[in-house]
Amino acid sequence: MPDELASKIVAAKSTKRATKQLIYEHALRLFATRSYAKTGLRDIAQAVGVEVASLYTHIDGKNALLFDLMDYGTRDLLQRLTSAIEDVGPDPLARLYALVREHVAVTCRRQNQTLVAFNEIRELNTQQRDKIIPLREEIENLYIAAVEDAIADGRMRPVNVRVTVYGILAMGRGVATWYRPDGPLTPEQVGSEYADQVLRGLLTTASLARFGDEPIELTDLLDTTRGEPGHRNP
Amino acid sequence: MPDELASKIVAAKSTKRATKQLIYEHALRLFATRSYAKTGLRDIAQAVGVEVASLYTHIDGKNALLFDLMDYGTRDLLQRLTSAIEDVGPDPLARLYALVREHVAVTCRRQNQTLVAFNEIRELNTQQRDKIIPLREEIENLYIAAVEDAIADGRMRPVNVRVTVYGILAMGRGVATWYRPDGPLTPEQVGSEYADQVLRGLLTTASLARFGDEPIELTDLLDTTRGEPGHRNP
DNA sequence: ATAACACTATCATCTGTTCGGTTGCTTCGA
DNA sequence: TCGAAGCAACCGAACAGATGATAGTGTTAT
Repeated sequence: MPDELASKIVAAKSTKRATKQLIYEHALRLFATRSYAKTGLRDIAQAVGVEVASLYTHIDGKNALLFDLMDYGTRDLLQRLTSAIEDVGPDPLARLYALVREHVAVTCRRQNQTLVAFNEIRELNTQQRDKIIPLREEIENLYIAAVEDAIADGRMRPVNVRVTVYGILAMGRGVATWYRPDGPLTPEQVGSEYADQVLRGLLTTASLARFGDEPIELTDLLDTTRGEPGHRNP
Repeated sequence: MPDELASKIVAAKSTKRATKQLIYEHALRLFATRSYAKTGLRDIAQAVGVEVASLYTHIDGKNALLFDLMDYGTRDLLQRLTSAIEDVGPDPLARLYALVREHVAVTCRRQNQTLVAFNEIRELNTQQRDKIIPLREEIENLYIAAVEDAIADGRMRPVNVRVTVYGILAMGRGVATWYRPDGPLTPEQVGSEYADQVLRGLLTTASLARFGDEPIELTDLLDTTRGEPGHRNP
């Protein structure tokens, strides 16, 4: 039976890395769907196809596993958002739009990551939390900076920045609870819809005028030389 | 010692009701702060000042306790929102404004209620969930109806209604995670701020024009005879 | 041979829940 | 008015089940 042999060799060759990977993947999925508390190490072991004790070859315990997932997820999001605003340049409106769109899109694509990262914070101990919170604050600050700059240059109304940003973040986060990848909407469509509404909610009427009632798109904001509405079809 | 006697009588007379009340109050607080899973019946018993076994005189078990809290919280919110839209009449814009403001304000005032109702859903079994979900859908439908009506009469842009409403709901829900009653903002202020931004995000530019850059207030929407901005001080 | 991996068996601990018994207030008949 | 019965609240003790974690022992690949 060469097949069996082959699979054994393959399984053996990639055992370590593959198993560790599998543990993280299944743990993330189970934590996201059933919650951390209701997911036992036995559930994870069974999903991976291994005995409970074997998990400890790859992880330092259930709690450390959760922390790793949350740490990775938060860093991943932060990095994606950072590079998103770098791509669109310094304009605060474009930055805010890009932030919201990318944030929502990532939330759609990495649903479980988002769900775990934001639902299971209370399961971490103080030291673990102290490592995650600064990352979250960095994300917050990206939004705060964008909104503050846009207010400073007069294109956004002088809203309460923190309250506003918390609202935006909660909205983005909430996407993870209802988005279905097999549904009619792509991550980018959802992201653009929210970005459009967020900007409209904050812009001054004067700055809003040029956009009309058609959805604001990122290209409208990148075109800094001239802002003229209403020629969206080729 | 008449005081002692009096307090004994009072304590005895109100024992049952008071203890049950205390159980619900402390359970709600603990579930909200530490989560349902990490809160043991022993924690609740200790907080109430009673032994664990005594809890079962008043409740049918930990799970039933959670369900009661969630059921009450969700019904309470639904009822408040329903009467809020009744107060402002049939206009969909006024209704949406009132919904958001009241929803956020209630979320601030009943923080723990909101946190438990939306964080611990996964701890319910299927039959319990099936009793809560219709209540949530009723709440959703209040928003959906308001947005759809406003779109139908041309005052709101034709957005994706469900996506929009889910965003609003998530935003409102998120308030429970950061609002501090001892902070500088009243529940109504936060509610008004969000309601203002939500409406601006959805209105057509034509409908938005009359409001200018000053925050939209509910009175602006109730005054149906004439809409004139900018006379807000007496 | 060695190191990495996985298994069996077992542990202490914590969980929600139950049972039997005690207390003390209330009710009611004599 | 008095005392016995009834009752609801409470408690100590214990239990069965599940949990995360460990020790020791193969087993495999390099």
